[in-house]
Amino acid sequence: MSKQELEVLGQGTDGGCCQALATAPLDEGQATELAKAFKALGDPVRLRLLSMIASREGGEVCVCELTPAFELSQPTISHHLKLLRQAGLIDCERRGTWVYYWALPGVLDRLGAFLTAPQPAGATA
Amino acid sequence: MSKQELEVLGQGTDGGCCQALATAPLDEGQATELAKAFKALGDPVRLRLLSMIASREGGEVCVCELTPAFELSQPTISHHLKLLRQAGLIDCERRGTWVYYWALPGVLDRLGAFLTAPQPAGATA
DNA sequence: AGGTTGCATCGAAGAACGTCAATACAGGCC
DNA sequence: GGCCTGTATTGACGTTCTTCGATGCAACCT
Repeated sequence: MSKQELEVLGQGTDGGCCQALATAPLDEGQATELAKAFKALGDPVRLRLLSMIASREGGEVCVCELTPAFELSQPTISHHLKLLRQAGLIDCERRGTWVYYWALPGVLDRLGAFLTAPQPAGATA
Repeated sequence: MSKQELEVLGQGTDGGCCQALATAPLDEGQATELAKAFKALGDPVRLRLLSMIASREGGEVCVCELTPAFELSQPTISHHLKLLRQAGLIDCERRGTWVYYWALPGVLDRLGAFLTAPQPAGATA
């Protein structure tokens, strides 16, 4: 039930995926990969799901706690969780009857660093 | 030609828009506003446009330099620039025949900080 | 004024997305 | 086994997004 993430942001060996946004123009491939990740964050339901999972003390949340927090059908929540998982933002495991999700901070940290990087000289405000 | 941004992330008085993603569950309103911003970043063309603008030394880029960098029609590029502007990520000004765009780092910085914030105790990797 | 260039807007077509009801699958319990 | 509960998948429908050609507007140039 794991291993569905797309290989985003060169998670491999080098520390950072690519140049920061404001450092150099992105090439098409980098932009496509990054856009997939940001698109996963571009929905309010997924953002709330992710924050519910990532802010959880124990690090894990049962789906049975997530679903009733929304006024949406159970398949819809399941669908959004799947997209978050495919974006490499969360992972899950089945334990008996229930499925537990947890956050994978790696991609999130890379995206954050990508956004907050240094501007060049003359960037106005 | 300005003043079309949506008021995202409480750009007003307090330093940070809201809790970090991994600090506490987002409420519906926060999630909706943040999702709009991330959605603006969720397209490879817009990401490339933004990086081309934000990484520019002088801080400004003429549209006439942006459009030929893509294999897309001129109206399509104009449309994406409009969306970036509505998201509060860039602004523009007409000077004579040409229109110049520049980056507004504020929203970008807030989004980055929102993503890279501290995890709670037991968050696994 | 008339023509030309640069950019924005309009309207339409196709693809992608979010949502649901129905169904399938997995595991526990009797 | 048979039933029940929790979660994922399927298939469909309406909406939103990306893209384009056509057109409109603004500014320069003779």
